[in-house]
Amino acid sequence: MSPSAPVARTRRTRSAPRAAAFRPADLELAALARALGHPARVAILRMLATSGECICGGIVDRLPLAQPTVSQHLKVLKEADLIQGEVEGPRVCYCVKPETVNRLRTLLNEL
Amino acid sequence: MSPSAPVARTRRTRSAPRAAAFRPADLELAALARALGHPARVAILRMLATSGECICGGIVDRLPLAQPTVSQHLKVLKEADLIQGEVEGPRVCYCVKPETVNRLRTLLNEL
DNA sequence: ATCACTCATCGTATATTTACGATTTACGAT
DNA sequence: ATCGTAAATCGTAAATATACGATGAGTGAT
Repeated sequence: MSPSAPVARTRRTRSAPRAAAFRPADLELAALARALGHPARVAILRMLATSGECICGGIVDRLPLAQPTVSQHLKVLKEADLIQGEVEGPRVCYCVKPETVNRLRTLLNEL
Repeated sequence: MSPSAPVARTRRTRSAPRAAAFRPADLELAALARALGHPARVAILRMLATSGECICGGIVDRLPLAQPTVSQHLKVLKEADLIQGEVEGPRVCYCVKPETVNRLRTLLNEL
């Protein structure tokens, strides 16, 4: 055998694994679960749920993470629709979106 | 300003972010959520929960993924204690661990 | 012992996630 | 306009996750 055969291994790209065939409910649950899949994001959600409606950048002070990192986690939660934020003067106020959290609970119960 | 200042950026290693201070419940919920954070793993859990107690490698046939990939996902679920597998002759039988799923539900409800 | 089969593991390529300094953007106050 | 504060974004380093071919380990049958 030629030892230098290029072989041309065709490797599937990650975003198109084989057929992309997953149930919508599975995709939805996985996306929500993944958004919860980091202790900082769970901590943020708990903070927001506990301390009433919405807290602002005080979140940063209560997490062992730098401000950009927290901002990034907030973005993940926002993109999963688990929280929402509104500008309030110079600050931004975040609050949980209970309907999405409940949606997650429902999907988990239906599992 | 000197344009070639080396600056010597000290970057924190990923496994010791700043203080590693997260609530145990947050860590536990995040770990379980992360294990559910992939549609294939949700699909596997649903399969096991739906089709009675335990199915074996038929899982591979019902997923759009190669066998080693499925095996890897099974390992993730096993390590999260969400499923368990026992050897049955030449095959391996997996089943859901309902107590862990319920634990996840509880943690989510307490959020 | 050999074969066929099932499943786990290894090696590795690629993609994504996580973290943070530096910078930018936006706002209110002066 | 400038300043100070709050938060997002940029750029990037490092870690982790995902996928799969190749290989190994285990079993039952021949």
